[in-house]
Amino acid sequence: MPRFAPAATNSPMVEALLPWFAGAARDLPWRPNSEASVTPWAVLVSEIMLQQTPVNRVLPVFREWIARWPTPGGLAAATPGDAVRAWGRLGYPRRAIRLHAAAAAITSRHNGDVPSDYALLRALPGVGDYTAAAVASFAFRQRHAVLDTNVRRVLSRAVSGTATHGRGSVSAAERRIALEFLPEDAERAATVSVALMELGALVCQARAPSCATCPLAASCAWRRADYPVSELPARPAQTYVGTDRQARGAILAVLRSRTDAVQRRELRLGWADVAQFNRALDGLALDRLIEPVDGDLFQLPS
DNA sequence: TAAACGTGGCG
DNA sequence: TCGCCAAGTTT
Repeated sequence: MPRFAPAATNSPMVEALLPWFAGAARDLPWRPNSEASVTPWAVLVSEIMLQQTPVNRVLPVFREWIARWPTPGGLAAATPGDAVRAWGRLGYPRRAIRLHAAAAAITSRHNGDVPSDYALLRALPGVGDYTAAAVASFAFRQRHAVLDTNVRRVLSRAVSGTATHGRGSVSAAERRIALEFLPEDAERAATVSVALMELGALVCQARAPSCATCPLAASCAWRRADYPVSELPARPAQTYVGTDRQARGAILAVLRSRTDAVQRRELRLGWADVAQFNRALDGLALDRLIEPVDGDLFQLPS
Protein backbone atom coordinates (compact mmCIF):
# COMPACT_ATOMS: atom_id res chain seq x y z
CA MET A 1 0.00 0.00 0.00
CA PRO A 2 1.40 3.43 -0.91
CA ARG A 3 2.48 5.18 2.23
CA PHE A 4 0.70 8.42 1.48
CA ALA A 5 -2.57 6.97 0.26
CA PRO A 6 -5.50 7.88 2.50
CA ALA A 7 -7.79 5.07 3.57
CA ALA A 8 -9.83 4.55 0.46
CA THR A 9 -13.25 4.25 2.11
CA ASN A 10 -13.17 7.58 3.86
CA SER A 11 -11.04 9.50 1.46
CA PRO A 12 -13.96 11.67 0.25
CA MET A 13 -14.65 12.71 3.83
CA VAL A 14 -11.02 13.61 4.46
CA GLU A 15 -10.91 15.50 1.18
CA ALA A 16 -13.91 17.53 2.26
CA LEU A 17 -12.85 17.94 5.88
CA LEU A 18 -9.39 19.42 5.39
CA PRO A 19 -10.38 22.38 3.18
CA TRP A 20 -13.21 23.14 5.58
CA PHE A 21 -10.80 23.12 8.50
CA ALA A 22 -8.35 25.37 6.66
CA GLY A 23 -11.07 27.99 6.39
CA ALA A 24 -12.98 27.53 9.63
CA ALA A 25 -10.35 26.69 12.24
CA ARG A 26 -10.27 28.98 15.24
CA ASP A 27 -6.96 30.61 16.02
CA LEU A 28 -6.42 29.19 19.49
CA PRO A 29 -3.20 29.89 21.41
CA TRP A 30 -2.28 26.21 21.73
CA ARG A 31 -2.44 25.66 17.99
CA PRO A 32 0.57 25.92 15.68
CA ASN A 33 -1.03 28.65 13.60
CA SER A 34 -1.23 30.97 16.57
CA GLU A 35 1.30 33.81 16.71
CA ALA A 36 3.21 32.69 19.78
CA SER A 37 5.46 29.69 19.52
CA VAL A 38 3.57 26.70 20.82
CA THR A 39 5.65 24.26 22.82
CA PRO A 40 4.71 20.66 23.64
CA TRP A 41 4.33 21.85 27.22
CA ALA A 42 1.73 24.41 26.15
CA VAL A 43 -0.12 21.71 24.26
CA LEU A 44 -0.09 19.45 27.32
CA VAL A 45 -1.31 22.24 29.59
CA SER A 46 -4.10 23.09 27.18
CA GLU A 47 -5.24 19.49 26.89
CA ILE A 48 -5.44 19.04 30.63
CA MET A 49 -7.34 22.30 31.03
CA LEU A 50 -9.73 21.41 28.22
CA GLN A 51 -10.81 18.14 29.81
CA GLN A 52 -14.56 18.53 30.34
CA THR A 53 -14.13 22.30 30.13
CA PRO A 54 -15.26 24.73 27.39
CA VAL A 55 -12.61 26.56 25.35
CA ASN A 56 -13.81 30.02 26.34
CA ARG A 57 -13.32 29.33 30.00
CA VAL A 58 -9.86 27.86 29.45
CA LEU A 59 -8.44 30.74 27.39
CA PRO A 60 -7.66 33.29 30.12
CA VAL A 61 -6.35 30.71 32.59
CA PHE A 62 -4.17 29.12 29.93
CA ARG A 63 -2.58 32.43 28.95
CA GLU A 64 -1.85 33.32 32.53
CA TRP A 65 -0.51 29.86 33.29
CA ILE A 66 1.88 29.71 30.32
CA ALA A 67 3.14 33.23 30.98
CA ARG A 68 3.91 32.29 34.57
CA TRP A 69 5.19 28.77 33.99
CA PRO A 70 6.50 28.57 30.40
CA THR A 71 8.28 25.28 31.10
CA PRO A 72 7.55 22.15 33.12
CA GLY A 73 10.51 23.00 35.35
CA GLY A 74 8.95 26.31 36.27
CA LEU A 75 5.75 24.70 37.47
CA ALA A 76 7.65 21.92 39.22
CA ALA A 77 9.49 24.57 41.23
CA ALA A 78 6.22 26.08 42.43
CA THR A 79 4.09 24.56 45.18
CA PRO A 80 1.02 22.44 44.44
CA GLY A 81 -0.93 25.16 46.23
CA ASP A 82 0.30 27.74 43.71
CA ALA A 83 -1.06 25.51 40.96
CA VAL A 84 -4.44 25.12 42.69
CA ARG A 85 -4.67 28.88 43.18
CA ALA A 86 -3.77 29.63 39.56
CA TRP A 87 -6.32 27.03 38.44
CA GLY A 88 -9.00 29.35 39.80
CA ARG A 89 -12.54 28.28 39.02
CA LEU A 90 -11.78 26.09 36.01
CA GLY A 91 -13.32 23.10 37.76
CA TYR A 92 -12.00 19.65 38.67
CA PRO A 93 -9.11 21.20 40.61
CA ARG A 94 -7.33 17.92 41.06
CA ARG A 95 -6.30 18.42 37.46
CA ALA A 96 -4.11 21.22 38.82
CA ILE A 97 -2.52 18.86 41.35
CA ARG A 98 -1.94 16.25 38.68
CA LEU A 99 -0.53 18.76 36.21
CA HIS A 100 1.88 19.88 38.89
CA ALA A 101 2.83 16.26 39.51
CA ALA A 102 3.23 15.73 35.77
CA ALA A 103 5.58 18.72 35.61
CA ALA A 104 7.64 17.21 38.42
CA ALA A 105 7.76 13.86 36.64
CA ILE A 106 8.78 15.50 33.35
CA THR A 107 11.52 17.36 35.16
CA SER A 108 12.90 14.33 36.98
CA ARG A 109 12.28 11.56 34.46
CA HIS A 110 12.57 13.36 31.14
CA ASN A 111 15.12 16.06 31.76
CA GLY A 112 12.47 18.76 31.62
CA ASP A 113 11.21 17.90 28.14
CA VAL A 114 7.67 16.73 27.52
CA PRO A 115 8.11 13.22 26.11
CA SER A 116 6.91 12.54 22.57
CA ASP A 117 6.24 8.85 23.10
CA TYR A 118 2.62 7.88 23.70
CA ALA A 119 3.44 5.37 26.46
CA LEU A 120 5.61 7.86 28.33
CA LEU A 121 2.93 10.53 28.04
CA ARG A 122 0.27 8.10 29.18
CA ALA A 123 2.34 7.35 32.29
CA LEU A 124 2.18 10.98 33.46
CA PRO A 125 -0.32 11.88 36.21
CA GLY A 126 -3.63 13.07 34.84
CA VAL A 127 -2.83 11.91 31.31
CA GLY A 128 -5.19 9.24 30.00
CA ASP A 129 -5.59 7.77 26.55
CA TYR A 130 -7.16 10.85 25.02
CA THR A 131 -4.61 13.33 26.34
CA ALA A 132 -1.60 11.17 25.47
CA ALA A 133 -2.88 10.73 21.92
CA ALA A 134 -3.69 14.43 21.62
CA VAL A 135 -0.24 15.60 22.72
CA ALA A 136 1.54 13.00 20.58
CA SER A 137 -0.58 14.10 17.61
CA PHE A 138 -0.79 17.85 18.00
CA ALA A 139 2.62 18.62 19.48
CA PHE A 140 4.67 15.89 17.83
CA ARG A 141 2.64 15.29 14.67
CA GLN A 142 2.23 11.56 15.14
CA ARG A 143 -0.59 9.35 13.92
CA HIS A 144 -2.91 8.33 16.76
CA ALA A 145 -6.62 7.83 17.18
CA VAL A 146 -7.57 10.94 19.14
CA LEU A 147 -10.90 9.97 20.60
CA ASP A 148 -12.47 12.76 22.56
CA THR A 149 -16.21 13.29 22.81
CA ASN A 150 -16.24 15.40 19.63
CA VAL A 151 -14.45 12.87 17.46
CA ARG A 152 -16.51 10.03 18.86
CA ARG A 153 -19.72 11.86 18.04
CA VAL A 154 -18.62 12.91 14.55
CA LEU A 155 -17.43 9.44 13.54
CA SER A 156 -20.43 7.80 15.15
CA ARG A 157 -22.72 9.92 13.04
CA ALA A 158 -20.81 10.34 9.80
CA VAL A 159 -19.34 6.84 9.50
CA SER A 160 -21.56 4.55 11.58
CA GLY A 161 -24.81 6.42 11.08
CA THR A 162 -25.85 6.26 14.69
CA ALA A 163 -26.98 9.17 16.80
CA THR A 164 -24.62 8.79 19.70
CA HIS A 165 -21.47 7.04 20.69
CA GLY A 166 -21.28 4.95 23.82
CA ARG A 167 -21.07 6.77 27.07
CA GLY A 168 -18.38 4.57 28.57
CA SER A 169 -14.86 3.78 27.46
CA VAL A 170 -13.88 3.73 23.82
CA SER A 171 -14.80 0.44 22.16
CA ALA A 172 -12.52 -1.56 19.92
CA ALA A 173 -14.87 -0.84 17.03
CA GLU A 174 -14.67 2.90 17.62
CA ARG A 175 -10.89 2.75 17.69
CA ARG A 176 -10.76 0.74 14.49
CA ILE A 177 -13.07 3.16 12.71
CA ALA A 178 -10.99 6.12 13.87
CA LEU A 179 -7.73 4.55 12.70
CA GLU A 180 -9.24 3.64 9.36
CA PHE A 181 -10.42 7.19 8.95
CA LEU A 182 -6.96 8.66 9.43
CA PRO A 183 -4.66 9.07 6.43
CA GLU A 184 -1.46 7.02 6.56
CA ASP A 185 0.74 10.09 6.56
CA ALA A 186 1.31 11.12 10.17
CA GLU A 187 1.39 14.88 9.62
CA ARG A 188 -1.82 14.72 7.65
CA ALA A 189 -3.39 12.39 10.21
CA ALA A 190 -2.65 14.83 13.01
CA THR A 191 -4.41 17.58 11.08
CA VAL A 192 -7.38 15.33 10.40
CA SER A 193 -7.67 14.62 14.11
CA VAL A 194 -7.79 18.27 15.10
CA ALA A 195 -10.14 18.96 12.19
CA LEU A 196 -12.55 16.28 13.42
CA MET A 197 -12.50 17.82 16.87
CA GLU A 198 -13.14 21.26 15.42
CA LEU A 199 -16.00 19.96 13.31
CA GLY A 200 -17.58 18.41 16.38
CA ALA A 201 -17.13 21.59 18.37
CA LEU A 202 -18.40 24.03 15.74
CA VAL A 203 -20.72 22.13 13.38
CA CYS A 204 -21.56 18.57 14.36
CA GLN A 205 -22.62 19.62 17.83
CA ALA A 206 -24.33 17.35 20.31
CA ARG A 207 -27.69 19.08 20.57
CA ALA A 208 -27.96 21.11 17.38
CA PRO A 209 -25.85 19.83 14.48
CA SER A 210 -25.58 22.35 11.63
CA CYS A 211 -25.82 19.90 8.78
CA ALA A 212 -26.48 22.72 6.31
CA THR A 213 -22.91 23.94 6.72
CA CYS A 214 -21.24 20.58 7.30
CA PRO A 215 -18.52 19.56 4.84
CA LEU A 216 -19.32 15.90 5.47
CA ALA A 217 -23.05 16.18 4.84
CA ALA A 218 -22.86 14.69 1.36
CA SER A 219 -21.38 11.45 2.64
CA CYS A 220 -22.75 11.39 6.19
CA ALA A 221 -24.25 8.02 7.14
CA TRP A 222 -26.40 9.52 9.86
CA ARG A 223 -27.94 12.01 7.44
CA ARG A 224 -28.41 9.31 4.80
CA ALA A 225 -30.30 7.23 7.41
CA ASP A 226 -32.53 10.23 8.17
CA TYR A 227 -31.06 11.02 11.59
CA PRO A 228 -32.05 8.04 13.71
CA VAL A 229 -32.43 9.02 17.36
CA SER A 230 -30.30 7.74 20.16
CA GLU A 231 -31.05 4.31 21.55
CA LEU A 232 -29.30 5.08 24.78
CA PRO A 233 -31.25 6.06 27.88
CA ALA A 234 -30.72 9.63 28.99
CA ARG A 235 -27.63 10.08 31.06
CA PRO A 236 -28.22 10.25 34.80
CA ALA A 237 -28.99 13.69 36.09
CA GLN A 238 -25.88 15.65 36.95
CA THR A 239 -26.78 17.18 40.25
CA TYR A 240 -24.51 19.64 41.95
CA VAL A 241 -26.34 21.79 44.46
CA GLY A 242 -26.21 20.16 47.85
CA THR A 243 -23.60 17.58 46.91
CA ASP A 244 -20.23 16.83 48.40
CA ARG A 245 -18.75 18.27 45.24
CA GLN A 246 -20.30 21.62 45.94
CA ALA A 247 -19.03 21.46 49.51
CA ARG A 248 -15.50 20.72 48.28
CA GLY A 249 -15.73 23.59 45.83
CA ALA A 250 -16.86 26.01 48.51
CA ILE A 251 -14.07 25.03 50.89
CA LEU A 252 -11.47 25.33 48.17
CA ALA A 253 -12.83 28.71 47.10
CA VAL A 254 -12.26 30.05 50.61
CA LEU A 255 -8.73 28.69 50.78
CA ARG A 256 -7.86 30.08 47.35
CA SER A 257 -8.87 33.52 48.54
CA ARG A 258 -6.50 33.35 51.52
CA THR A 259 -2.76 33.33 51.74
CA ASP A 260 -2.64 31.91 55.23
CA ALA A 261 -4.12 28.84 56.88
CA VAL A 262 -7.80 28.89 57.91
CA GLN A 263 -9.50 27.43 60.97
CA ARG A 264 -11.76 24.44 60.47
CA ARG A 265 -14.44 26.36 62.35
CA GLU A 266 -14.31 29.23 59.89
CA LEU A 267 -14.41 26.94 56.87
CA ARG A 268 -17.51 25.31 58.30
CA LEU A 269 -19.37 28.64 58.65
CA GLY A 270 -22.65 28.56 56.78
CA TRP A 271 -22.55 24.79 56.34
CA ALA A 272 -25.59 23.23 57.97
CA ASP A 273 -24.73 19.63 57.20
CA VAL A 274 -21.68 19.05 59.40
CA ALA A 275 -21.25 15.44 58.32
CA GLN A 276 -21.09 16.55 54.71
CA PHE A 277 -18.63 19.29 55.55
CA ASN A 278 -16.39 16.78 57.28
CA ARG A 279 -16.59 14.38 54.36
CA ALA A 280 -15.64 17.16 51.99
CA LEU A 281 -12.75 18.37 54.13
CA ASP A 282 -11.38 14.87 54.63
CA GLY A 283 -11.76 14.11 50.94
CA LEU A 284 -9.87 17.25 49.94
CA ALA A 285 -7.04 16.35 52.29
CA LEU A 286 -6.99 12.79 50.98
CA ASP A 287 -6.73 14.15 47.43
CA ARG A 288 -3.89 16.46 48.56
CA LEU A 289 -5.89 19.46 47.44
CA ILE A 290 -5.61 20.89 50.93
CA GLU A 291 -3.19 20.34 53.74
CA PRO A 292 -3.85 20.17 57.48
CA VAL A 293 -1.62 22.33 59.65
CA ASP A 294 -1.43 21.76 63.39
CA GLY A 295 -4.64 19.78 63.49
CA ASP A 296 -7.36 22.38 63.11
CA LEU A 297 -5.87 24.69 60.51
CA PHE A 298 -6.01 24.04 56.76
CA GLN A 299 -4.24 25.56 53.77
CA LEU A 300 -3.50 24.91 50.12
CA PRO A 301 -0.67 22.36 49.82
CA SER A 302 2.87 23.63 50.24
C1' DT B 1 -17.77 -0.73 35.26
C1' DA B 2 -19.84 2.73 37.59
C1' DA B 3 -19.26 6.52 40.37
C1' DA B 4 -16.79 10.49 41.80
C1' DC B 5 -14.92 14.59 40.47
C1' DG B 6 -16.31 21.51 39.47
C1' DT B 7 -18.17 25.02 37.22
C1' DG B 8 -20.87 27.87 34.37
C1' DG B 9 -23.21 28.93 29.91
C1' DC B 10 -26.99 28.10 27.05
C1' DG B 11 -31.61 26.78 24.96
C1' DT C 1 -36.20 27.79 35.35
C1' DC C 2 -33.44 23.84 34.85
C1' DG C 3 -31.50 20.05 32.57
C1' DC C 4 -27.91 19.33 29.23
C1' DC C 5 -23.38 19.59 28.12
C1' DA C 6 -18.15 20.83 27.87
C1' DA C 7 -10.91 18.63 24.20
C1' DG C 8 -11.57 12.90 30.57
C1' DT C 9 -9.12 10.48 34.33
C1' DT C 10 -8.98 7.73 38.21
C1' DT C 11 -10.31 4.23 41.41
